[in-house]
Amino acid sequence: MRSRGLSGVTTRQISREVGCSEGALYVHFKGRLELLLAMLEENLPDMLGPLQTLRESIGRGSAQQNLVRALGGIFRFHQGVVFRTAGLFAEPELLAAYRNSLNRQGKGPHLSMRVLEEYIRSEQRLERIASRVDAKLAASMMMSASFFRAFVESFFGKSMPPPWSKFAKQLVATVAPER
Amino acid sequence: MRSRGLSGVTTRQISREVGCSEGALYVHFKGRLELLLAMLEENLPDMLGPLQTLRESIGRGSAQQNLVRALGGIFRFHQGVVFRTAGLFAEPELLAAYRNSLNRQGKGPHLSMRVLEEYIRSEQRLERIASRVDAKLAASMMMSASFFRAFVESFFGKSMPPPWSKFAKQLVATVAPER
Amino acid sequence: MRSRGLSGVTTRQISREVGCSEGALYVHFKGRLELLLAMLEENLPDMLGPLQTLRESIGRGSAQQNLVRALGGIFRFHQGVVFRTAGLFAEPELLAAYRNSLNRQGKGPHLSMRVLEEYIRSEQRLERIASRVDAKLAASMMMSASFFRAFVESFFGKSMPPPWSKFAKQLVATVAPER
Amino acid sequence: MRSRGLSGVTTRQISREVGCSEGALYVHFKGRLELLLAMLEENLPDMLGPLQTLRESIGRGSAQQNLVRALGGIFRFHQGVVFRTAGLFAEPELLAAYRNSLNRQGKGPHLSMRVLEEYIRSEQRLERIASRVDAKLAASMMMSASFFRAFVESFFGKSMPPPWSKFAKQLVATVAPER
DNA sequence: CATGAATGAGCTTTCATTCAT
DNA sequence: AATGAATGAAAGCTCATTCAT
Repeated sequence: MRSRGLSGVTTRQISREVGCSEGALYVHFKGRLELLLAMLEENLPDMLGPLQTLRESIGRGSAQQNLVRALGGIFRFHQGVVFRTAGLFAEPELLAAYRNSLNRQGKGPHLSMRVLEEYIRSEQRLERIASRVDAKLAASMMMSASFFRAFVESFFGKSMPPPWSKFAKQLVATVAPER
Repeated sequence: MRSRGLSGVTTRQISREVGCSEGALYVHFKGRLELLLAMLEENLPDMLGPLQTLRESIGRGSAQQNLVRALGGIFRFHQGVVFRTAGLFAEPELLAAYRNSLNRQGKGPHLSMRVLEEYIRSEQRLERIASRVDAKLAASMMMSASFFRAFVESFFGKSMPPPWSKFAKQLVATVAPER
Repeated sequence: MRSRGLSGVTTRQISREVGCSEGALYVHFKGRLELLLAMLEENLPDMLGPLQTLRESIGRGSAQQNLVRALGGIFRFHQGVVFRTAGLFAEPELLAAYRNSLNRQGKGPHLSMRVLEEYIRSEQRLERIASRVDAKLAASMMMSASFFRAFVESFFGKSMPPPWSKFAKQLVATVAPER
Repeated sequence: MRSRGLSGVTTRQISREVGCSEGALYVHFKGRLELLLAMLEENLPDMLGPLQTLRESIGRGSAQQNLVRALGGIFRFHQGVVFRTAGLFAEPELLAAYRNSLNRQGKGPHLSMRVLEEYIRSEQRLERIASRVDAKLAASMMMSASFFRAFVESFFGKSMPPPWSKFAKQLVATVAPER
């Protein structure tokens, strides 16, 4: 998908890459749609890892550094997710099927956002993040900023200034300052 | 594109919808790629309108309300742009061609972000927006939040809570507060 | 090819005539070019038969009659070869591909000419063909005369005077006389 | 025709090369067939020149040299004629039309052959060419040899050994020797 | 479970030709 | 006389899918 685009992901290509016959695909999947759906659901890059780490670091180290680190994981996830999801707009049926699948599993960006939000709230309780901050909004902004960057960079094929590390720090400093 | 997806935008479909023969398309365009490129370049929904209005409202009314109003325009633009751009990831050649076209015209998200940034800076000079705010970052966050919302809503086919009007106000209040 | 000409040999026509779908052709051949190449290489009418017979008749019967008989086979071959090769000038890419294929196999008119030449030389050693004759040139003239006749007759759709049997005898009597 | 082959000679190509619109072609010609027919009839490279020269050189210089010189002209003509005629086998309708046109005009290889034949007969009367030679056959062999060479060289894209000048002399020395 | 030949619909594109201007 | 937009048919080719083996 990354090199040829979703339209280039034909049953022929898949069978060639996998090293089996085209017919064999239909032994395991009802058709291209089901096959792609399986591909999309498998190999989801791990967003949970960084979030779990974040959850466990409540009260430890610097809250801001913890958020920056988590944001790094989220960004890497978003970089992968752009390729996986954006192309789906080219095939509405597949998009609808994947959407249903996500809905059925209750997956979506709100999960990660809730983790971020709860972390911020926890640190606010420990007075390590300014209490005036709206935790929900802060979480949303972190997700948004990361995704937007990932999308634009994938789209234009080059990275946006300022460099990510600087950007992430500024972002956290703004949306979740120390006090 | 919106109903059938980019993959459904075939020369046959276009000719059928336009009401001409397939051959006629090739009188005016070199091929499918050039035709789609022209489609993408034409009808760019107006982001400039809201931004121009914003530019002209420096010092007038409430700075926050001005930003919320501008954000509305940007969001509507983003809703359109998601359909126009996301599907391109399915066809790398078309994506590359469109990217080149945008680069050649110097277009990109940085333009709008700069307008937002300059507006914020201007209002900061007038002491209508808190001076501690990093104008560039604030602009970036507004764009990001709008685009992310547009993308997620298009992807899941339903709007995210909280409702846009509330969300926009909160966002502006956070990234560009009065003082 | 004979009835519709090379330009009429489309993948559709082939599939219709063969009685299979168009797609089926592409299971076995990479494309029209490869398919036509295979058609050209297969079914090469047998020039080797008559030449082998000639080789084996050294010293037997009348040398002139042997040559006339061989010429008959060569002429029949040339009648087929004109249809197979002349049309290729209409499609340079196919011509080039076929030419490469022939070169790779070392095929060409020189092979047959060499067989003729060696036969003549052998008979000269047996003093059954006049020794003053240049064997190479004689062979070349027999081939040329046969091909020219085949081409002109195919082109004009009618046979040239004098009738072949008479012409062949005259030809042999001139280029490879008894003494 | 020489570079793209007859199949590449489309109405579009012609109009582009001529510098007029496609429609303009149909003002002057009924269709592609008539247009190509006109192209084929015009620009016939001059075989008449060398033959006229030959006719006028009866009894002058060396008969053999005269024939070699004429053969040079014929060969050049044949080199052009191969490209013009061979490709026609790809389009039987066009071939038929051209054949009819030639028949109506009484054109064909027999004309040139008759000129050669008469020259040889004349020189035989002057005892400058051996009287045992069959003039008709000699003429036929000269034409055949030239055409075959032109065809094979065009087909394989490289010249045959021996070099033309040597070949022509040998040929004439064999079919029309001095005595 | 796996193959690979086969299919028919559909793809992008080019063709010769027409015709209002 | 000339244009160039328009056309319908047909070109070569690829697609997802089926099915006998």
